[in-house]
Amino acid sequence: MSWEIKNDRPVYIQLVEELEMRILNGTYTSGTKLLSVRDLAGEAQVNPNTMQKALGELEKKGLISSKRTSGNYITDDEKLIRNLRTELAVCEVEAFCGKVKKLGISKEETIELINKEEF
Amino acid sequence: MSWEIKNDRPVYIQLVEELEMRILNGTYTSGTKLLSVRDLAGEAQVNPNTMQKALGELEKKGLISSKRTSGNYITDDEKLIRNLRTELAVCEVEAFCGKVKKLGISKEETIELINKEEF
DNA sequence: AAAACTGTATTATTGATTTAATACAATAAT
DNA sequence: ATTATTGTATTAAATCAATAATACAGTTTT
Repeated sequence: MSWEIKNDRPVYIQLVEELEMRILNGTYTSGTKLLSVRDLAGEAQVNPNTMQKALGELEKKGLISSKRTSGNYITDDEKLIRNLRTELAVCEVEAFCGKVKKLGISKEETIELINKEEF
Repeated sequence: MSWEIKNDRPVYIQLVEELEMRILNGTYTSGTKLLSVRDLAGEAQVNPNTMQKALGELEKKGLISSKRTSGNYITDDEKLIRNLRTELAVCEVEAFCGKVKKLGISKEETIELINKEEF
């Protein structure tokens, strides 16, 4: 599982995005235990403090909960996960449509371009 | 003409994006003279240096050229403008599709969501 | 000729981010 | 019991990006 952290934006933000994505798309299973902060940091090749900061953000969103001396666990609230997934998708769609619209590209042309992409 | 600069990302990057957008979508006419650095900075309510930095980026891309004591001019190379517009559109489409695909959303559902948007 | 306006260069400051080195307290594992 | 492993907190340092203030040298404009 690759992390591909670039340095064009804050590292901890990219970690939040990647972790959130993995939870929302099911790569990390609902209810299960995450790797330890230190191990995750090792995987992503970042400082443990940076990973800890990212995990703190996810806890704020309710996507993980930490048990003091046991580890971090993915939420078992699958409804929450589905809702956030949909919410994020809609958000992406709106941002994308706003951009292409501003570029002066029609809806038809946009859909045509998307149809050329492989999913 | 509003600028809507937020502080979630570097200001000069947002200026580059907005200026580029205005050139590519024809808001700023090919071949014409831009407002001065200071006037543009006043409009966008940013520091002149920040606007200058953004204009420097646009010059690197060939979208504007500066005449030392006269002003900045939009390129008259309309072909370049068209090409960059298409390039940017394709780039946005790829980035967008990459994200929704990673979220586990099908092409059909994606198009459905887009159809709900108003263009 | 003088004043105003160009883009540009220089320098300093501010602020956010990342990394680093530790430390601690609670639990799990041996 | 002892050891190792959790998440978490603290503090400091280093780095880098963004902004700001100012000055300069050349045109235009008046």
